[in-house]
Amino acid sequence: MAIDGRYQIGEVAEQVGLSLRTIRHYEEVDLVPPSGRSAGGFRLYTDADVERLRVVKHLKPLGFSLEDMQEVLAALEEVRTAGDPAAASAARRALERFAERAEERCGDLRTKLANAEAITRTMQRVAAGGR
Amino acid sequence: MAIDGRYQIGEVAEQVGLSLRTIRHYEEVDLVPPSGRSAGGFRLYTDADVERLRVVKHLKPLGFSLEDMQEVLAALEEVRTAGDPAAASAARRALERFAERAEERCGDLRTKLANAEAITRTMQRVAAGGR
DNA sequence: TGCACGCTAACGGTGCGTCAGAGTTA
DNA sequence: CTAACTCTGACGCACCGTTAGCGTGC
Repeated sequence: MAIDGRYQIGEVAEQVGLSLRTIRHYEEVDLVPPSGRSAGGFRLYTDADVERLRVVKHLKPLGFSLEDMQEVLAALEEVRTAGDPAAASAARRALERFAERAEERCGDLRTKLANAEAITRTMQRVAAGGR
Repeated sequence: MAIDGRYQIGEVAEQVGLSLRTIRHYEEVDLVPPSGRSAGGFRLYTDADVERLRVVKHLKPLGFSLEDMQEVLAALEEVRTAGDPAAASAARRALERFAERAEERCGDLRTKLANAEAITRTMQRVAAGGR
């Protein structure tokens, strides 16, 4: 259970569907560091951290590098904390450009899915004795 | 242009949409070796080879290892050349099992696509000043 | 106090990208 | 003859999986 709105890595892994190793790796490369540690050194994640992990998990199938993800998370953070309005608007533009790339890749992924489904059917047909 | 129904690696790469390096790598691991070489050592691919490359390319988004692909190509080959009927039917069963795994993964991929599309829309919304 | 849970190295592996330097082909 | 194409190493890299040995927390 979460105490104080902070989760240990195992609980986070289950919630989000990432392995412990992956979550730790995301800290190693400064992508999603836990916002805290317990006295004994256990990683502690907030709901916002978990949300960041979810963003990464959902963007990964689009083939973005972890470095690309950095930008996205940074831009989202900028927009959210919105101190300087100029910085916020720059972040929004960055986000918009990224979203365009994401849309393209969604298209690519749709194509790949269609191809994969087609070849799966072919395999079934051949397996069934088809020509 | 292809002479004699055999293509050089560059032409194959363009037709199939794989890099030269990838195609060479598939030979290194004995996944799709070219069925011939020119006098000077250039790889020469037949239409059947190109077809194998396409199979691999289309299955890749499902996350299968190149080793898994070996099985598929081998099974397809078995079914096609069909010498021994017992071997052919074993190959068909192998293909069927593989197709089941492929279907599962198509489902996973559909989920991932849906997630990716959702988060892309979220990014657009946030970029547009949404909350 | 036990037992699940977590921690930090550190090595391993897949699937290519990317030169470099030299040979081949049309 | 000369572009354009291809060849063989060989190193590098991203993204984790997987022990191994040891500390934490409820």
